[in-house]
Amino acid sequence: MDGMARRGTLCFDRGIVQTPTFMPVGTHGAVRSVTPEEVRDSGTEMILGNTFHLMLRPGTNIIRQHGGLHSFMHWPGPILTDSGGYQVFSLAPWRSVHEEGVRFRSPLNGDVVFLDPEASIAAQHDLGADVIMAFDECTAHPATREQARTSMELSLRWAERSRQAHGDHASALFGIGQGGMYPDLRLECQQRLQELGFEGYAVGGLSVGEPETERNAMLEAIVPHLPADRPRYLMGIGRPEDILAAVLAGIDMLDCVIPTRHARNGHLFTAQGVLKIRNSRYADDAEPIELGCACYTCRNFSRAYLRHLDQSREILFSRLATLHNIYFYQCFMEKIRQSIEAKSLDSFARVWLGKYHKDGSEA
RNA sequence: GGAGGGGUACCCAAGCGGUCAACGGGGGCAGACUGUAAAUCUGCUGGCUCAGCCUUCGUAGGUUCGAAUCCUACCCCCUCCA
Repeated sequence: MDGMARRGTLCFDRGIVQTPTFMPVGTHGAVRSVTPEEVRDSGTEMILGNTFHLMLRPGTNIIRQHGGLHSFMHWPGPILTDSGGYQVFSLAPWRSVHEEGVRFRSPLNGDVVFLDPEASIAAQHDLGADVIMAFDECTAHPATREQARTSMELSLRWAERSRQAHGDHASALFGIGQGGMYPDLRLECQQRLQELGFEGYAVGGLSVGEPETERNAMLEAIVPHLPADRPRYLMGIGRPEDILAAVLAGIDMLDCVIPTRHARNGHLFTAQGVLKIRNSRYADDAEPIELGCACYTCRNFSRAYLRHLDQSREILFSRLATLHNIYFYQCFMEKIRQSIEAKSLDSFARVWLGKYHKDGSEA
């Protein structure tokens, strides 16, 4: 029994994506520190870009003039762009939410930037992404039932406006479900999004501070009720163990900054857990990050050298660490896909988690 | 030889009679990070039988209820003049 896990493919003009898929995040039109070829070599098939940040700089009009985001950043594969809804959450101190849309103070120069569903969709059309997201409000945690409801209703109205603004544009538009930690709100939100009709459905507003067990319980409760014939995208998640739980709940697509950000912050993923390369125990360690890993970093460099690079603040560290982490993630996804095909994801998960959590973060 | 400046914890560097085990950096150590304002942020960083005690501010004495802070001698370092 593999829970609700699904094995599938997403077909785009720019390529086919095997699901469940993990999309590294390239907020500013770049997966930090690595080249598109390197991203591709890690096994990545699809990446994420960010509408809000690309609007501020360089401006989506400029990207459109350069033939769209794919050509601008030299990534030929499928791209999904986030609508800016997450920035409503992450840039909360610099924004005010209104029925019309959200008024931001640009973190770059203090300029007032107004983002609403129409502007977000237009910007995403400019970017030319293969999958674009409805503009939503990522509900903060904790939220009272009333707050969650109000926020969800607003996101639903914005979802409808996004749908309208999108028209019959060639790209795929995904709706985003909210509802805080209230399963009935979540289910209602999903239902109403389906009535609006989207090419795919995302679960948003998770991994914003709620306990892991609650999050996973929520996924198990709501994901099975998403349309079976449409991709299901869990936004912003996560750690490997979170991904496993999500896939078991029936998720097809995920994205997260963790592999790239954690790489730059010295957290390297291995089958035995997270290896914190900054820890002094690795100062003299001649082994690669993970024995048997086929990534460029592990084939050529020792933990001691990587630790030295990090301590010396060498830019090379970011690159090598990122290369390893995204490779680790994509290998992990491949194993998940193979396990689903073999109908053995459940046992794979058990064995894998046993090793991963064996003795803390020791690797 | 003469004149002046300075020696503070791993390093740099504040402090200039009590509120100083000693500001602030750096370094070191540990932790965090989930639709990226993040190559970022947070904590710790003399010792211990730890809500207290012990030993620290070049060295040795001294003044004082009390000193890293004042006095004396000595040892080093730097600058300028011969």
